[in-house]
Amino acid sequence: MEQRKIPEHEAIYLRIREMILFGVLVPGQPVTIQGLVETLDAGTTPVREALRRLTAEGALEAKGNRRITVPQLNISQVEELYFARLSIEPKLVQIAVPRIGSEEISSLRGIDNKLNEAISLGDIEGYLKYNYRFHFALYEAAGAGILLTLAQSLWLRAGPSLRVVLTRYGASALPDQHDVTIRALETRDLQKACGAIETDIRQGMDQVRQVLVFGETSS
Amino acid sequence: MEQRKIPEHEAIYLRIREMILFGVLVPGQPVTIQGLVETLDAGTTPVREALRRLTAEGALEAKGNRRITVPQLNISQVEELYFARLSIEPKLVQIAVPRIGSEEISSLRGIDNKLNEAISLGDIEGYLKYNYRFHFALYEAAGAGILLTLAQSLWLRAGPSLRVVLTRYGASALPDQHDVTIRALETRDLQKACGAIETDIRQGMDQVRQVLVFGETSS
DNA sequence: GATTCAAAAATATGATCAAAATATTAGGCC
DNA sequence: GGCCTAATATTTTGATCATATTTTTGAATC
Repeated sequence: MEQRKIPEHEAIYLRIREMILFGVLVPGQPVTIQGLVETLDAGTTPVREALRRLTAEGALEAKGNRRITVPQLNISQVEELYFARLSIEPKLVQIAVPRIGSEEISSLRGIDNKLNEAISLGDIEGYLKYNYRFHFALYEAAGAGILLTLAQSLWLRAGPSLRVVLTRYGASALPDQHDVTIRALETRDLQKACGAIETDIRQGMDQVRQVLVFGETSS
Repeated sequence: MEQRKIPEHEAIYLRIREMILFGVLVPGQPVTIQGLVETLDAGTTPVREALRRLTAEGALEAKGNRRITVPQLNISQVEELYFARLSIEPKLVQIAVPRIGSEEISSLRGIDNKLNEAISLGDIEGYLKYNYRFHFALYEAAGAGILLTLAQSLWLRAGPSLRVVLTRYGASALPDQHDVTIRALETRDLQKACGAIETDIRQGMDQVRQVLVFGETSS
């Protein structure tokens, strides 16, 4: 009694997407259609469609010679992401603050608890997962589809690099502002909530920038 | 001696993209794979891949029942686009101003001339085309790939609605700030250039908003 | 070091199967 | 008897696969 609701290409898309967001695929790593066909035990057509979609979202990069890789950000790209995230994400919070319900706030608290647990266990994938869930549970409360899509694209671009930060310096290198954010939501404090998310973004992106400036790999 | 460089799915993608940007496809219109296969005389696989890509970019909308349409914006989506465009595009100009070369500026002037010609002829498709070219010739001078991609996505979303404005009120309803922009570029006046583009965006999006508020179509 | 050739990977086609939308028909009700 | 509703049939469209073709890479040779 299999639940055949969502099409194959959609399911494949979601699987690869998580591999990127939560750090299974690392920056610079080549991604081949054939490889994924074998790894995921899927047909070529669904895999191809999933890759086109992810490439369009900026999660993957199409080199000219029809080869696909996980993007490796350079300094100026990090600056672009920095700016774009600070433009979009606090706006989502601003819209969300008056609309979010109390059940959603307690759901956020639950996610944050799991996140803290992952930190204390040094569970990097768990950290990435719950950090993502926290932010997007909040952003979804805004009910702003276009801005949400933009934010998701930005996270797909930043995800693999964040993973690099965590494997290098551990989750403790990334203090978050989730506690402050939740308290601000409870009191409907717009300024405080937006400010907290802004700080959260800055802290994360600063770390990514650091890794890039110091940890220069190849020429 | 055919120049077979770019793959079919890429060519198809570009063709459909232009159909959306320059108003061949109207908001609400259903887009079928089979239909495009016949219209464009192509195989199903390239068309499918192109549609996945365009859907990911927000140029098309995937309904739940695996049907695809050209998105019809509602008021809150127009507000989101308004905000996002004002966040991203002036920033691109800001980065472009010190980097743009004089040949590129004169190229902009050439595009603007063709645009004015299209306006005087009442050529709507020409208007959309050269207006797009003007903005993105400028934005590309910034050399900021990520922000550029975001801006392109926003234009793909706004394109079909702009077309509706033009067919309803004519190109004269959309005064542009291109002249002011070019002069600001020549004098490297950052404030003025960003302000001009900001005004340009406001004028266009205000019109789109008007059409939506007054020209309510169905229930 | 450049060139040629073979293997591997990506691309594209068309066919097949499944799902959805539309058209059609039959039955029940006023 | 006409008309609305609901079940069914048809047709259109989407999803996936197997296969053929093209392109690129990388190795071997000159």
